[in-house]
Amino acid sequence: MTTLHIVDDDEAIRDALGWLFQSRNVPVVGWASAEAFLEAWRPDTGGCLLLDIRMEGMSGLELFDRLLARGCRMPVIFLTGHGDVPIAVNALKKGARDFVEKPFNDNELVDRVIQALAFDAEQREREAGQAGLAARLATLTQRERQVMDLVVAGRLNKVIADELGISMRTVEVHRSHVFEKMRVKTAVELTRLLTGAA
Amino acid sequence: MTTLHIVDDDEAIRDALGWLFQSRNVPVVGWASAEAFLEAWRPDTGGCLLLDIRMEGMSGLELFDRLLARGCRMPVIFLTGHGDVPIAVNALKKGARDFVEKPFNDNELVDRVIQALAFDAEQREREAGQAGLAARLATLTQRERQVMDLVVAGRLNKVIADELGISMRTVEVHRSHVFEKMRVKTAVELTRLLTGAA
DNA sequence: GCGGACTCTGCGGATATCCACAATAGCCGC
DNA sequence: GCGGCTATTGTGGATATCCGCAGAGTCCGC
Repeated sequence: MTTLHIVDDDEAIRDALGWLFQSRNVPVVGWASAEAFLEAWRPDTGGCLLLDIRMEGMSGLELFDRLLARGCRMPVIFLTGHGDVPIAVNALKKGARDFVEKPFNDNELVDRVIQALAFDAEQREREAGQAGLAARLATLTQRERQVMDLVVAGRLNKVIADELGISMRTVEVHRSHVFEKMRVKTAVELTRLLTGAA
Repeated sequence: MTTLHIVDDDEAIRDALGWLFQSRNVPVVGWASAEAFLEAWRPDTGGCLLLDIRMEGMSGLELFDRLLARGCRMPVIFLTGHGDVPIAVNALKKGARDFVEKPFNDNELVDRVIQALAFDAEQREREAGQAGLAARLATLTQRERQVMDLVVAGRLNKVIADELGISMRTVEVHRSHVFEKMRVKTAVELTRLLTGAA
């Protein structure tokens, strides 16, 4: 889960980086090509990506683009020997976490990777919560959904009844179903849940 | 307000950029040094900053750092003739909006500046709303504040009364004062206001 | 000292919300 | 057709919230 994925077509570099990180107790998996990693990647793949730019076949940048297109949000640190400002600027603006030129400082790189791994772990935790929320939302019927939206908008039951053209009693029923399905007790809790408050 | 500030010690470049942007109806102010802009800058200075890296005296990077330290959140686009990856990476990671190497494409630069100006305008609008909110929050007494926090946390009046060791009636009084001062009618609206929901 | 805040409390009533019990009706799948 | 899900509504009562009226104590500045 909290693994560092190293994608580099140079076996010597993979090995060297592998040793470096394993010596710091960072779990590492090496990939000999962008294609190999892309194929193995799954939406639930966690950790952090250390990506060489220049490789045989698919470049690191293209891999990054494809991963983004697939919804990957793993932190990516680019590693490159031939610095190029526009490329670096572009990668960072697309959301890469870092862009490091070789030769690099071992300790610095390890620190950044560890920070990235921690960031990813936190992010995944947040998303797990969101997923549970989405699952609960999915159990709502359309009507319940409508009522919920109005409740969260701060409307009173009578107003909701009016806007939906149904009786207050019916609104109450839907409302209580929403509370039950969303596992909250008050409208405020529901609002916090949906607006993602602390 | 929605002005482009160009900081460059080369008068020829300032003039050229000035012409370019004025021809696109972008209001421009030129500054001959980082020091000059830093002195003129105020927290309510709006717009966008086009910043040369290498200058006599204070460099663009140092100006950026000082502005950040003073809480400036204006979008900053760096302009540089001598690309250097670590510098670019660093600037972007600190929050610079862009990092452009000379020679640049006129149209592209204008587009980016216009986007940055729009972003700044939106950001300022949001912050203006936040300021109004902060002003209203400031009118609350400590007790009202405590009650509000618990209301927004989803607690019922009776629970709040219990936690604060006061009667329910008193909680009701504070609660209604909070609603009045914050200009809302329901706990849900208050929650949305404080958690910054749509 | 007196007026003005902030805090605290009680009473009673108008509203609003929560909920169990009960019932009708359409739609869908087995 | 029967059972299950959804949507609808009603009655009636328990809780909770909203609010006006009334009073009381503290602290602070003029």
